[in-house]
Order: sequence, then structure tokens, then C-alpha cells
Amino acid sequence: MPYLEPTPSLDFIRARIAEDVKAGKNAGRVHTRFPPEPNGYLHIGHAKSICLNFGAAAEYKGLCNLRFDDTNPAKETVEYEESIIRDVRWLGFDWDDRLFYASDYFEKLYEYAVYLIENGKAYVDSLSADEIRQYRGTLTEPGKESPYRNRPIEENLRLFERMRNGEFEEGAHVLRAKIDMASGNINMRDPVMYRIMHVPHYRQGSKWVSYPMYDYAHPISDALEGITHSLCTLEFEDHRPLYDWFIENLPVPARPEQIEFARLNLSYTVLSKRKLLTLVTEKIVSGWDDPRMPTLNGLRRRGYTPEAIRNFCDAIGVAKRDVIVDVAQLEHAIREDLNKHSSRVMAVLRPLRVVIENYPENETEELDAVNNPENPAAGSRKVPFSRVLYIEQDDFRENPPKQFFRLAPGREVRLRYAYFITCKDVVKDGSGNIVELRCTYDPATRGGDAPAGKPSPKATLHWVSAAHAMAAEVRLYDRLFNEEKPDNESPINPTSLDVLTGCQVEPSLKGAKPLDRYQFERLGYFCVDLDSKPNAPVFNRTVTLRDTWAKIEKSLKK
RNA sequence: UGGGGCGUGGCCAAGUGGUAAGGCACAGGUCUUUGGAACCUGUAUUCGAAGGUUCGAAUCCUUCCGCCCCAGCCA
Repeated sequence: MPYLEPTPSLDFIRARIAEDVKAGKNAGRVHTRFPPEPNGYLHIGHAKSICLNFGAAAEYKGLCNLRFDDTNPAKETVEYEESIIRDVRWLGFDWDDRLFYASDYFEKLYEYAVYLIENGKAYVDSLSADEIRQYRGTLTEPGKESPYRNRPIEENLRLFERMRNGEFEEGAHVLRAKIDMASGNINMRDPVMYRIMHVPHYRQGSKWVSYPMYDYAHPISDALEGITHSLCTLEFEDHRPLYDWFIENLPVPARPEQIEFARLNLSYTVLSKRKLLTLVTEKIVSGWDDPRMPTLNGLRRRGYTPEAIRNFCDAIGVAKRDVIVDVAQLEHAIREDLNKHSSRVMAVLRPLRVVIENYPENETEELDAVNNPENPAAGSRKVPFSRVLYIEQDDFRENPPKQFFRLAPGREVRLRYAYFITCKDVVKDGSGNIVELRCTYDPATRGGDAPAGKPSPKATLHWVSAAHAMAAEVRLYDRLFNEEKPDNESPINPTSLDVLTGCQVEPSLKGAKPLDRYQFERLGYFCVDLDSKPNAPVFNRTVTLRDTWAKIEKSLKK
């Protein structure tokens, strides 16, 4: 029996696409689209859809269009459109010349609407919005037919044209599909196709005053673009019969198929456009790109890479059940990527002055430090060492607990890439605060290697030379919410942002530019913030390193 | 009580009648000049529940239970 490679399991959408291709449906062609409405910024949930649409198309030698679903001029702006284009590109996807807009189909959409009217399948209703709601019935009771439902075709045609010409006030009339007011599916109870809006469109200007609704515009837009698989989220499942109804009742050039999947939910994170907008407008965060935001530009500013986000989307899969993915999964994705690709550097966030008593006053040594142990090709750099250093306050304990093996009085530890040092004395100020450590170094340990016969210390500390280090601001971020499933009332995590000033970073960081990413050894991954200036650098903490000591310490406190 | 969906370990997720993949998280361990990384080991007698069909069921049938979505002239 020959060994067979296990076939990688496909998610249900890819499986379906594979079937269609195999069956020769659409001549084996695969064509998807990502259809955002330009009314907000893209977030990690959209990334799932983007990766699915562009990814699945590419895997089956197909294409994916970027199409703006801009049918509601009251909410849409160029600012949003531009941010969406930037974010999809940044994520790593390309649509060549296939950038489309539903608004470019308005004329065609209008013609199709006329076609439905002519065939007795659409009518102009003159009921008010309130009345339409009442006539619609409820979830358990059927609706009633509008008294205008059987208007003569000619009258419908005249009225619809006058709607287009701007002869009516908003709300005076709507165009409705004539389907079934008794349907158990409310979407089929004569859904509205067009409504009058005296609002200029951000791309069409004042050309239109009647705008098509999503349910009507979407299937036609898909058909006009030759979309084969129209992927959307679960809440549109009920709309599929309507989607199909338009496709079946109109002479459209293709028959796209709508398939629904579950949208992404992330623990400790809010992902609804409305809630995100509130965070921005109420100034709870600094903007759409606040590094605590789950928006793509927020994540970018936080230091996330497109690759990590794509890997995350890959890892969580695509299915139909409602899920809440653990943010730990996202954090794992960025750690995994940054571990492989980011340069190591030493930075001291909360400095504690250390004087090496047996080291000459005015001497400086340049020591070799490896840039990335995961990637030898990244090479090495020189780090200056001198008599006065800074180490992390957390790395010293006057009365260390059992499992603490960092620096303590009388104890020897290694300074990374430098020397072993031993703490001889603790200097305190008037109120008993530790302000300085007096230490000695062992010249035989240069580079950090233990000489033959000498045991290696249990701890290795990062450090920085006081005379050479550069001062910096560091912003420590944590999850925005402490509740696993935050809702509208959830308070934000008061420690979601901790700004540290007076941090000391190694001099090689002098040329760092906004968005450059590093690992601060033993601390986490950081990236240069957009607010950073050459003389006043600012770093954002993307994510911490896994911290075993923090876990021990936490269990110690219990 | 109308219609549409969904229920596999703490969180995701394969599996489509032949005896429960994988990832995250967690717990041990090896190694280590990052308490990082890497590597190894462990964690569902069980697939929402109960019946039934079958030599054999997470997969088929029946009933029940639970959760999500829909009553915008939003998308």
C-alpha cells in the first residue's frame, strides 16, 4: 500500500468551490469579490472575509474584485473608501484593474428595475414608512398587501421615472418587488428596492435622488461582474431567497451563488462598526488607528504585520457556527511572525542605575550582540558597555523569593553579551527607595561566556550603558476591555494604556523610523509609533513575550 | 408559537458509516547568554440529550434540549 499524503482539509466554502470547479460549473471559473460599504474602517473581522475571498479565488486560479457597496450616500465618504483601499493593499491583496463601485451600476440597476415593473414584478408603493412597517406583519403573522400593489404597469413606470427625476419628497414613494406578503421569510414580503433620498452621493454627486437598496443592488452587481461565488456572513442567509429571486427574474448575464459563513468575534474585543465608531467619537481612544483598536490601521500602528494577520485568519478557519475566537490566538500569530523576523535590541523600561565599581571610569567597550538568533543572516551589531549602566528595576530584588533568580544582594548574574556582575551594595535615598546598585564585574566573562569551570548564572539580564543610551517614551498596551464578551455598557480597561517616559534604549535604535519593529529582549515586541520624532522616540508595545516568571509570580501571590 | 441557521475538549477546528486530525490555551520535561524561541510528553472511552437502524454511528432515522439571525425606506 503506497503512502498517501493526507489531503489537507478544506473549509466548507473551499470544498464547495472545488466541487463546482470539478463539475465544470461556470466553465471552471472562480470569481469572488470583497464588497465593503465605505462607511467605516476595516477591522480584523473584515480581514477574515478579505483573506477568504482573495485567498480562495487565488487557490482556484480565479479572481477577486474589490467592490464598494456604496448604495447609501448618507453614510459613505471618500475618507472611508481610501482607508479601505489602503488596508486591503496593506494586507497583501491585489485586484489589478478590478476596482468597482455599485454606484457605477446605478443606470443599469435602474433599467433592470424598469424591466421588473414592465413584467409586473415590481410596483411603486405610496404607503408611508410607518404604514409599510405595519403592513409587513410580524415574525409570526403574515403581512397585508399594500393598496398600491396592483397599480397598472403604466402608472408604475410613470411614477418610478418621476422618483428618479426628483419630483417627490423623501418617503413619498418607494419601489417594491412584488413577491409574497405572506411569506414566512420577511425578506420576501415585497422588499423595498428603491427609496428616495435627496442626498448627494460622494461619487455620483447630485445625479441621483432615488437609490437602490442592498438586497436589490448586490445580486445584480455580482452578476454584472461575473461573480461565481458571492461570500457573505450568516445574517444574510435569510436574504438568499431574495438574492436568487432577483437573479432568476432578471435577464442578468450570470448566475452567482451566495454562500454564507460565520463572522469573526474576538474575546475581549469589540468588532461592530457602531461600537467602534462610538469609541472614536466619544474619544475613548485617540482615533481609528489607536493601537488598541482592532481596526487594520490600529493593528498596523500597534506593530502587527500583514503576514501575522493572514496566518491568524488561516488558523481560525471558516465555518457556519457562531464563534468567539480567543485573542490569545491573534497574539500567538504576531509573536510567531515577529520572533522569526524582528531584530533584537536592548531597552530598559524602568531604569535602575548600576555602577560597576571595578570597571575603569572613562572606558567604553564595544561588545558584539546577535541581531536575531532565529536568523543568522541578520548578523550582529556592537553595543557599548561602560562603568555606569541601567538595568530593569524588576530584575533586582533585595529580598528575592525562592524562584527569583535574577539579581539580588551578593548574587551574580549575566549581563547579556557583556559580563557577569555581582551585587555588592544597595544604595537608597532618604525614604528608603533603591536608587543605585554597586556591583563588580568579572573580566574573565567578557561577552557573557562562562570560563571553564565557572557555572553559568541562572539569569541573564538586558542592560544599557547610561552614557550611550537614548531616552525614549514607551507606550504599553493591553486589551481594551476586561470582559470577555464586552457589550455597550462594558467599561474599558483602565490600564489598557500605560505611558512610560524616561526609558533608556540602546544607541543602535537612533535611526529607527515609524513602524519599524523590534524585539526588546526579554520584554516583548515593539514598534516605532507614528508620533515618534528623531530626538523624541516613541515605541508601542505590540505584544509581550511569553513570560514564565510572571506566571510564577502570579501563582506566588495566591 | 412564523422563517432561516448552528451544536465535536477551556477556545477554534477536521471528520460525511469503520472505531475522535491539527492549532491556540494549559500542565510537565529537554535545551538555552532572552524565565524568549525550539523540541518532547500529557490532556474528549467521547462528538447537545435520549431512543432507534447497523457487525459497527460524531456521521443514517426519530424525538427532545440549547444557542444565533430576521419585523431599516441600513449593509
